[in-house]
Amino acid sequence: VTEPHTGPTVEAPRLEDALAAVRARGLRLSAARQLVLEALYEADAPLSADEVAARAGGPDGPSDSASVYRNLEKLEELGLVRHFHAGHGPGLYVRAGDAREYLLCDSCGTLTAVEPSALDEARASILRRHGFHARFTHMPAPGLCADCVEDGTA
Amino acid sequence: VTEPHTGPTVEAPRLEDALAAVRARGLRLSAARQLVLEALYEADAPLSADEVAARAGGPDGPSDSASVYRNLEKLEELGLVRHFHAGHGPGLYVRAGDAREYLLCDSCGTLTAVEPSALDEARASILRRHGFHARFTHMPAPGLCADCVEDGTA
DNA sequence: CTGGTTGCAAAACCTTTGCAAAGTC
DNA sequence: GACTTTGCAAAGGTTTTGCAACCAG
Repeated sequence: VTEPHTGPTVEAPRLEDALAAVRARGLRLSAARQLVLEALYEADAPLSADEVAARAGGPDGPSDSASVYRNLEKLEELGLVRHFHAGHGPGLYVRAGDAREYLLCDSCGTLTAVEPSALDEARASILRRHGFHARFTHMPAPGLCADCVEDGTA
Repeated sequence: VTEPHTGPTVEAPRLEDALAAVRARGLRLSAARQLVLEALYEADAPLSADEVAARAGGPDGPSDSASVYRNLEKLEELGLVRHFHAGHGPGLYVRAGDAREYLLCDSCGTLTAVEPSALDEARASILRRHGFHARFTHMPAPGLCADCVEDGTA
């Protein structure tokens, strides 16, 4: 099994909404937890747990990675965060509000975010032929980007 | 980067062809190496390194995993073996001659092999819209299988 | 013989868990 | 004050690496 214990996504377009959602569930809003959320809301790309730890490690002292993992897990349960896997590397985390799906180049490692609708046609084709509901949210669509194909890099 | 140091695939429909290919490259055909190849040629599904080690561990004594990994790597360089990643778990290895691509259910973990042509339509759609050449050989197409969708398991 | 290969042990990498101290409500 | 959360340390699973002994050609 590949899927984590995830609840439904919570609407939280802005950081404050997310903070409110944490409180609403009766959870404590610790500095460490808030910093993790901030890191993800400020990031413009998916972040590994290590990267989150680096950014969350602020004046209040750097959060250690165990706490970061625990927070990411809890926030994922709350539906504020989600993660996915890109090959060998560490898991990557984004705020749940970002519903984009990903294309991962096997050759250069570039991760490209695309709107879900942009893959609907491919999804429909796979569904028709295999009854399989493809989604590239918890794992990217792998392949080769245009650049690597041109370069003959791969 | 997600892709390993891989050469072009070598034609080796049968085990003996693979053994010959190893010799042809001037590499030594040790018992351990031959057993790794046998395991993959006899397997009817992708095998983790551990599973290969288990099956390769025969009368000549069980190969230790370090050697198995080194052999898998070398055989992959030769184009006789390839591997892919399915979420959290360990890497999975198959003989390179098996060109099938995979669908991985995020919910129940079922891995389904399909003929490459069966995904050509989806591939074409993604290529058209993003110039991205999707292939599900080094990483499966993730999603939900029909059963899990019906059951509402996910 | 010569150098590719093995086995063992140790390390690396990412992630999880135990536990007492500290923080939040 | 009750209960969550933290930080540190240690452990877990997969894969890699160092190195002396070994084996194939």
